[in-house]
Amino acid sequence: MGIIQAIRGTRDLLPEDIVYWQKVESVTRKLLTQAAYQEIRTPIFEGTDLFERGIGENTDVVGKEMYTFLDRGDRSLTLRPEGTAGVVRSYIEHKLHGQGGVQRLWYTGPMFRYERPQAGRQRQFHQIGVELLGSASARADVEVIALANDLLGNLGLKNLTLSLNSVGNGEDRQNYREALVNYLSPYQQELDKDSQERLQRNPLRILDSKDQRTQEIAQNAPQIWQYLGENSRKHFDTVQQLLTELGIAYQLNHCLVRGLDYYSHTAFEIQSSDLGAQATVCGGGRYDGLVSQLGGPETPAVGWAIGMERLILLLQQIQPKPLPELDFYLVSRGEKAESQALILAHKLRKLDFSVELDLSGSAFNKQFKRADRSGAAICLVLGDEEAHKQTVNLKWMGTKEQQAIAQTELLGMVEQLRQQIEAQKNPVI
RNA sequence: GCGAGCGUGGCCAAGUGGUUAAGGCAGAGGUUUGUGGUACCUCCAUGCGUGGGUUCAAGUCCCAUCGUUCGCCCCA
Repeated sequence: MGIIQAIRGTRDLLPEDIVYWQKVESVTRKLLTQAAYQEIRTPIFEGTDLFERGIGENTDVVGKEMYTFLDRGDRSLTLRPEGTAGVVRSYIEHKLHGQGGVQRLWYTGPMFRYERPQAGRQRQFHQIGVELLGSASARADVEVIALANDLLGNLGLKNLTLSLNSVGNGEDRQNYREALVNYLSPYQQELDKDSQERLQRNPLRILDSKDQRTQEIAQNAPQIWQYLGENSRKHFDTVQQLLTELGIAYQLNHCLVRGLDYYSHTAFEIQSSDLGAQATVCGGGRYDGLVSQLGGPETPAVGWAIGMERLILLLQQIQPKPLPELDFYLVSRGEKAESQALILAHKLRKLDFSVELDLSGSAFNKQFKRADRSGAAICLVLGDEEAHKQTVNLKWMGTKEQQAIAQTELLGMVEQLRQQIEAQKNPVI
């Protein structure tokens, strides 16, 4: 088409969509505030090296999915592909670690990855994320997992599965990596093409290949749990034990490997069976090395990110679109009546009512039709007659009862009307 | 980056090479200068994503391009 349109992989959130976003945002804000998390907002672009160093140069995200460009000062900048790196940069830069103890932070906002759009995947997408910095305790891992679980639960989502794994510390992973390569090498020719390439660069990723033959081979591969050191083992056990005590169901999955290099110990994902191929709603884990790697003090940390678009796809499946709530719909016809209606609408809004004014000037029956569709509790009618007598016709849309009252009187019976409207919204059974 | 499907008015759609492109919803006007979830009438695409091509003839076939959908890869 000749018209200008939104860039591929980006989307406008229209009024009919936005009710879901506002719902998610308000539930999130409430839950995380209750858990003593504070919101943080960082820029949506950063220096490219932050992501290269933070996420890892060998990851797909950095290797082929970043929106990177030179600004007018020849600096290489990148639209953030995820939230953690920026939060950690900010944490270090503003010395939030200096404030002692742990920092509990959350964020929400757009992220950017250059990928082929697909169900549940866009080039600009939005995440809600949580970062708990400064605690190495397994309780921190579990606190954070429980929050994700509660957030999804509070929104009424069903059919979710929490998968859990430990990828150990750097040393554990190094030992395991060698063992895995030793095991896989004899099968090299049988692996799928992608996995063959990964054998040297990133062998752990081979474990969650979707290729059937590769999966069969991976079935009998050594498991990372056998290579966890004592501390790693203990941490992992404690996480499981605490999850059980909290009554949070999980599935152990030794093949769960996350795509960003900074994860250590706990890695987890929450998936939904009600999405397409992109089924992961929430992903996260522990990243004890990241803060120091980016130039801060040794700081253990855990966090997760939830994909808003995927969350909302699920929410739309279970929640019918909420109707906008409206107290008054004003119908008017004739010059004098129309201006009186405008003034009346203004006054009612000042009294804290929600009011829609019909501006069409069309026939009364058309205006009533719109009043009906607006979902308003009350329709106020002003024609020549009312305008003349300074009255207004008050009609309850539910019962069709109506009465003529003086405009001044209407404004005086505010409390009574408010109660009646409330009673209608929540009928006593 | 790779593979497959799809693209008709604001929305949903029929149409499978032959004359003026069904229908529904929404919208506008009217029957009814003033009373709504009902009825009836009228109006609402010189054009079928865009650009080429084949043909006497193209929304219908071919090519390209853009967008979209579903996968792969990867992730939220």
